[in-house]
Order: sequence, then C-alpha cells, then structure tokens
Amino acid sequence: MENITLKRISEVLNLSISTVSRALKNHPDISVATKKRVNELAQSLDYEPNINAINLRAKKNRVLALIVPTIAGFFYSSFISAVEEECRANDYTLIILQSGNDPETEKNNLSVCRQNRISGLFVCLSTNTENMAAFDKFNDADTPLIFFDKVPEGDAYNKVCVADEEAARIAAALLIEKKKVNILALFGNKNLSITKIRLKSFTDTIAQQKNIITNFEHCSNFTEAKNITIQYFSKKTFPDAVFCMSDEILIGVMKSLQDLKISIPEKTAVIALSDGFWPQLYSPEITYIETSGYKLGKLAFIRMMNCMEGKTKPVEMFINSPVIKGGSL
Amino acid sequence: MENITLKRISEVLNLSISTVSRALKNHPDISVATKKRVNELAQSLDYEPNINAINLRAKKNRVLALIVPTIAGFFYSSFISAVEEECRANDYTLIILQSGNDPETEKNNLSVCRQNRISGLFVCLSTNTENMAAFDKFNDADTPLIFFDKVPEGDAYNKVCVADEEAARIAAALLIEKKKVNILALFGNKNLSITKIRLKSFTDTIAQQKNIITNFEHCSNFTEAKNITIQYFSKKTFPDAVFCMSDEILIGVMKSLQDLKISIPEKTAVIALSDGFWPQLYSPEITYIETSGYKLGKLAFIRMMNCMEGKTKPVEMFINSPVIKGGSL
DNA sequence: CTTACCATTGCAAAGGTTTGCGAAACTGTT
DNA sequence: AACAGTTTCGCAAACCTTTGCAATGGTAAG
Repeated sequence: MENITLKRISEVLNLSISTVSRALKNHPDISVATKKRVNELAQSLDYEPNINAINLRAKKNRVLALIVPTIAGFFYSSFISAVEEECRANDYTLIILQSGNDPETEKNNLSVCRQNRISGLFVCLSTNTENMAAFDKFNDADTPLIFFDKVPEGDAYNKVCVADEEAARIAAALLIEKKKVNILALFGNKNLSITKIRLKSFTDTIAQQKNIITNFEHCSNFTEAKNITIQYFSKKTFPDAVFCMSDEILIGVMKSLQDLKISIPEKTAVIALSDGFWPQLYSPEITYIETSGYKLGKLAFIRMMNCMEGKTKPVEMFINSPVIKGGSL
Repeated sequence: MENITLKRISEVLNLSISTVSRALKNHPDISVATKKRVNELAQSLDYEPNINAINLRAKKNRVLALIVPTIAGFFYSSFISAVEEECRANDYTLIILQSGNDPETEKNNLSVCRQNRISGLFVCLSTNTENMAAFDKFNDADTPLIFFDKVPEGDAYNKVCVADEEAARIAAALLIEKKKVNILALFGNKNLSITKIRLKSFTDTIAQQKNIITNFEHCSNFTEAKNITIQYFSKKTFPDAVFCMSDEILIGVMKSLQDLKISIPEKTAVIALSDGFWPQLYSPEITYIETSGYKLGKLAFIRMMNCMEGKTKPVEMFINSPVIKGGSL
C-alpha cells in the first residue's frame, strides 16, 4: 500500500499541496466546495499526516518520555497508566524507557530522549544515579523535567512525591495510639532519599514516646523482607507490630508471617505505606497509608502541563496520604 | 539552548553539511583529520541527530507500538517490560497505548500509530473488539502486527500465546492425578477466545473421568471471583479443589479462602494458571502452570523481528507451560 | 607539461508539512 | 469599462538529514 501524502491528494484533485493542507485544517481561505472534495478523498484514502514531517517543520514535538527503573510492579505501572491516560487525552505520545536501575542505561535513555526532541520528561531515578549533569541539559533546553518517586536532592528540580513525611508520621502515630510497644520497622534501600525521609519522620514521631522499643531494619527487596521477618518472629517473644515502608516489603513480611502462622492482629499488628492494591488481598485486610501511583501520575502530568505553559520555578509537590483502615492494626 | 544541527557544526568548522554528516558516520571518504575535528565539536556541543529528519528522509521508522487494555497488572506490565528491554537493546523506540478495553479508543490508538508511521505493532485486543478492519490496514501496509493474549480468531494474523490448551490440560491432569472429586473451576470472561480454549481443554480432560463433579463458573474480575468462592465454600460440604484460570481469579479465590479460614491444601486444594509472581506470596505457595508475560514478550519481539526481515505467513506461536509445584495441591 | 588517478569535499535533491505572500479570478461599484 | 475589493488558490522556503554525483586539489606517471 502506497504512502498517502498531501502531494498525492493534491495530484488527484488537481490542487496545490498548500490548498490541500489548508482544506484539511479548515482554513477560512479555502472554499467549502474544495474543503468537501479534499476531506472526502482524504477520508477514503485513509490519509494520516506524517508526524515526522510535522515535527520537523514545527521544531517541536508532542512527545513526552518517561524513564523508570522497571515497568513491572504495581506502583510504577499504575503511575504509568495514569500518565498514559493523560497523554492520550491531550494528544501527546508517550515513550516509555526502563533504566533497570543502571545509570549507564539511564544515560543512554536520555540520549534517546534528546534525539527524539521530546517536549517533556518524567523520571524516576535509578537507585544509584549520582551525576545529574545529563539531566541538567534538559533544564538548559527548557524541556520540562518532572521527577517522581526517586527524586534528586536540592531545590533545582521539579518533583512530585507522595507526602512521605506525613505518611510515615501518621503510621507512627497510629502505632502509638494503639499502644504498641515493640515495633519492627522495615525500610528500603538506605541510600534512597525516599527512605531517608520516611525513616526520619517515623523515628522523630516514635521517639517522643519513651516506652516504645523500635527495631529498625533495611531491606531492599521481597526476599530480604521475608528473611528479616523470619528472624524476628522465630523467637518466642516478638514484636507486637510491624511497619512496612513499601508494598514490596509488605508482601515479604506477610509471606513470612503466614509461613509462621502468626495471626494478625492478635499476635502482631501490621501497617504499611502502600499503593492500595496488595493490602486488600490479605485477611484481615492490611491497614495502610495510601501512596497512590495513579494519583501521583495524574499530579505529575498536571505539573508537566503547567511547566510547558510558562516559565515557573521548580517546585516540590505532594499528594495527600489518607489512612485506609483494614483489620490488621 | 539552541538546537544543534549538522548545519550549525558545518558553519563553525567551515565545512559542508554533507561532510559533517559523513564524518560523524565514519565514512571512508572523509580524512581522519576532519573526522577528528567534527567528532570533537559534535561531542562538545552535545549534538544529537534529529530523529524526525532521519525518519522523514528514510521514509521509515525504528518505532514500535504496543496497545494493551491497561498497563497496570502483572501480566501486562511484565510483557511490556520484556518488549521494552528488547526494543531498547535493538534501538527501537516503543510507544505504549492503553485501550481501556474500549474499541473506540482502540481505533484512535491505531490512528496514532499510523500517524507515527510505526514499523510494527503489538496488540492485545480489547475485550469487545469486533471489527478488525482497522487492523487489516496494517497488514495491507506491510506493517507487522503481532497479537498476544487476547487475539483475534482466524489464521490471518500473527499470534503469540501461552500454550493455553496444554496448560489447562496439565492442570486438569494434575487434579485427576491427585484424585480430586469435587472441583470448582473458575474461568474468565466467556467471550474471550482465551477463556474458550482453556475451558474446552480443561473440560475435555476432566470429562474422561466419570467420578468427578466439576462446577464451572465464570468471573471476570477479582470481586466476582471472591464472591463465587464464598458462595461455594460457605456450605458445609464444599469442593476439594479449586482451579483458577488466571492470576486475577486466583487472588480473588485466595482472599475468600483466607477469610473463611479454609486451610490449604488440607481442606481444599488450589491450582492456577499464573504469571508466577502471586503464587509465591501465599503460604503454602500455590502450585501453578506458568503463563509468563515476560517470556511471552520476548517471544513476541522475536516474532516481530522475523516478520520485519522477510515476508512470512501469519503464524500462531506458543510458549511452553512448565508446572511449578507449590504446596497447595 | 600533460594526463590520469586518487583523496577529499561540496552541491543539490528528496522526504512531507506548514505558512507568508503574491497571483489570479471574480464580485460589485462607479 | 475601469476600478477596487474579495475570495480562492499556488509558489516557495524552511525544518534536518542522507546520498549520488560532480568538483576540486594534489600526486605520480608518461
């Protein structure tokens, strides 16, 4: 099947390319009769404008890109889902790239983005990104850059975040309110700013109470979370509550608690920061503070649009953190 | 920051655009001295070629697209993850679009694809797509079209599938082998070909045994699966095994069994067709027949490459279905 | 000194679209 | 019949890259 272009249509109709172009765009210069002829032929030939040509001429692009360590996983895939919905609704094309948590791949991805002359970029940093220079180029080029989840430090960047501090504080407060006295608190990778914030906020809140013993542990994946939990709960006296910083940790913890047949909330309570999907799978359902990827995605897109409209200073934005009560506390 | 182009470089160096272009591509016509000058300047200016211009000239694109009902969910996101990895490794850009299970949106997405002059397309049909005409245009245009998961009927299309028939047969055989006699078999949406295939294969295998009672039910989401399970297991005599056609059904079933405190595998056995992530979350882990989104994605990409290399007839391909033993059977 | 040849480099066209500006045709007015 | 004013349309340039072919300069051979 041949490629249908304006030129092709213009030849068939004995018109100039420019007339065809204007007719399709409903330009007032063109007579209704001509518009009708053009539109009908275009329709019947299934004409679709060549985006590459359009972008080339316009020197810009309705293309956004998104870089994420991995697509799989509930938080990211629901974030992406939200962003994609908005892109589609606003006639943006979305390019998705995985970094695999590898700074080198991340750099290559940025190269792809620049080749594509994208007009905006969402980024969740890989765990060990240190040099932000490659990102700064986008700022220099006035290409909006929105970080989410794993964000860089400093106030030179746009960031959308779950209200990490608030969420961790609420969780700690709930544990205090329920008079828990021996808490196992599980956090993710030490180096992540997200971990630091949650840890500090949780610690600060708990520390106000004298009589609470808190065991802080770090675990960066499902398996580690499982193992640490087993370690703590194999003893004859064990924590009366577990705090899980993330979904991944939560499911690791739950696996071990189920293996050990420790009943919830009788023997121990569980509370988590979560996207909201997993907690409802358990019985009783897990009480959690919501950190919704979907909502965050929507917010990120709004922020992106604002950045594209006009010059604004980088800001850090938050989504709120409602408590969803299950029966685990 | 201004846009760096070949022209810009050529002006600085007092060379022609073509010389710069060739120098960057390491063309033998260009002297080493010139190549060096050009490369150094390009490097320092962070030159990235404009993909739109390249595509326009080449009249083709290293862009693939993928349409899926929703990105969220384990099967799809792991499928996408695999496809994206391969795209990146092979210098293809991937555009991801969600149909939201709406044929209208699906059609719009196809329009986007054609505007982008993509060179290949992966599609998981939305549940109620009837008219394949919009897809046929891609075949007419020699743009490879690979269907996965929800695939159209007939042999005019390329399809990559989990070995549905085999997987369902294996599951049924395992239940027979374990001498289960009262089985609750849960299947997804009746209209899906994937459901039909699994249902038929399962039924055919089970039917060979006279003494087995099988209760077939359809449920198209988590909640329905939960409710049906409760309905069956609230009676005083209940099934001694549950078969779950998908992950979504499995987690619904497990929620209800946990709520009712029905111990597995003592009171009832559970077996599922699954991507493999969820079964390991439970205790005991669920025995399942693997239907891996990730593997399927890899296969889909290979098939795509084959289609792009040369003219081949549409085929239906399968990935194998290993049994992963947990303790639920 | 001419001729031939090689190594380098430049010219120009093409790909599809948009848009400022000029050209043509037509309308209606004096 | 001449003119101005509209309506409708076409020309050509620009966006950036690639590539066949021509052109330039130089070197060596005759």
